[in-house]
Amino acid sequence: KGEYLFREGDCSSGFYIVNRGAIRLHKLSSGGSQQVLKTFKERESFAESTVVSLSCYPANACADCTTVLARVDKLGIQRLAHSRDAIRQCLSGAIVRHLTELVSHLEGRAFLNPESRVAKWILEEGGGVFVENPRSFEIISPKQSVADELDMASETFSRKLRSLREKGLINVSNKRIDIVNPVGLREIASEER
Amino acid sequence: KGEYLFREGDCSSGFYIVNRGAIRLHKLSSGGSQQVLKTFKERESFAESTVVSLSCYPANACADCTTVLARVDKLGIQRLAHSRDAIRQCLSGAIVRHLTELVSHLEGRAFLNPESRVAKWILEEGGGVFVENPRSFEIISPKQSVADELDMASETFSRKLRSLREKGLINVSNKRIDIVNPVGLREIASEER
DNA sequence: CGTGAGATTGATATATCTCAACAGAAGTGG
DNA sequence: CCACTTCTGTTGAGATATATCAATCTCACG
Repeated sequence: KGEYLFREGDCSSGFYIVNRGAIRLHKLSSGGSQQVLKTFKERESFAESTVVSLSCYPANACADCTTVLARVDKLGIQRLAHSRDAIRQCLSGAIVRHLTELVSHLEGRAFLNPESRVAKWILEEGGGVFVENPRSFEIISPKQSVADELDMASETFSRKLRSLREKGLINVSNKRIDIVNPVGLREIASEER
Repeated sequence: KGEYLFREGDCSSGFYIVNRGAIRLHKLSSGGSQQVLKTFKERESFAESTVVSLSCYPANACADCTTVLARVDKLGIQRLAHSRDAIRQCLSGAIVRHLTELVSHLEGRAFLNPESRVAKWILEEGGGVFVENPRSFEIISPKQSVADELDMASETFSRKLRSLREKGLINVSNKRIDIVNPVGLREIASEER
């Protein structure tokens, strides 16, 4: 927890797959504030682009909690990609997916107000926005990190969580969030700025 | 000008290269507000990802002014990419570049205040931030579009332009911007939020 | 049980968005 | 070539949401 897997500018030694835990990919300004690009959870992979065309990592990767990873060696996968068409396709696909997700992130920031972003995030963490009955879950990252991921101050995150609780949409007890009213939550999540 | 090249969800018929003019790539919310991903100018290409792995355009492309384009046919380039390694490399490279630029865009929004973003934009339009003596230039897009690209209200853009003029850093006459003091401009551009 | 980091709550400031009015440019048509 | 309309840009005034700062509070851990 808190350990850096790599930092912006480090020479790439491959890409990674999260086995357990969460890795927060982010940029840092000289003043010390951070911009979270995405937090990768179980079964997600990242940094494929450093295998295909960049040689340095273009951002920082930091563990939000105890995390287990697999590293896919750069030279090894490059050799494989050279002969196997399917491997190349997978890599390209992953990169395009990252591009798409980044656009979604930007969209969320632009179109949704903070409360909607929190609601959307809760639904996603609870098993996807489209699942009929999203289950409850534990926040594995510090709330600070979640707030950063959702582009708001941690105080704002706290307040929005309270607001949703007071509307009877969720229950909060420390790190555990129970989804009480998925429908209402979905409504809030689709409200525009 | 104002014409849509494609809209979000349209089936891809290839990618594009801007020959003259400017294409604004953007997302629209149901409420009608837009988030500009990037404005592509002369010699820039976009939508390569729809050739590699997506089949639909994931955003809207609209001409900001009279624009001349080349379309690279999807099937044709796919056939070429299949046999030529270099073509694949170029496509991957372009996509990764778009990814990197999108991250820069996000970074700018997060770390820089509106005035810094305007200053940075002026330097870039005037021939790149690192050029010794950036030249003056004409704004080819409506100022509204530029403001959207820089994530601010058009009124704010107008005011920041005035602020920079009053500080003696630039001259503004209608669509023409003269860079008077590049050094001072660079200073403003690197101020953090 | 004490300690300290993380989380909550409260109070406040302020920068930007919004709305509204105006001005100027550019295009249209007689 | 000049009135007329329309669109774009500029200016002003004001509201408001969220960041910020500061003060507890809580929980996990030693």
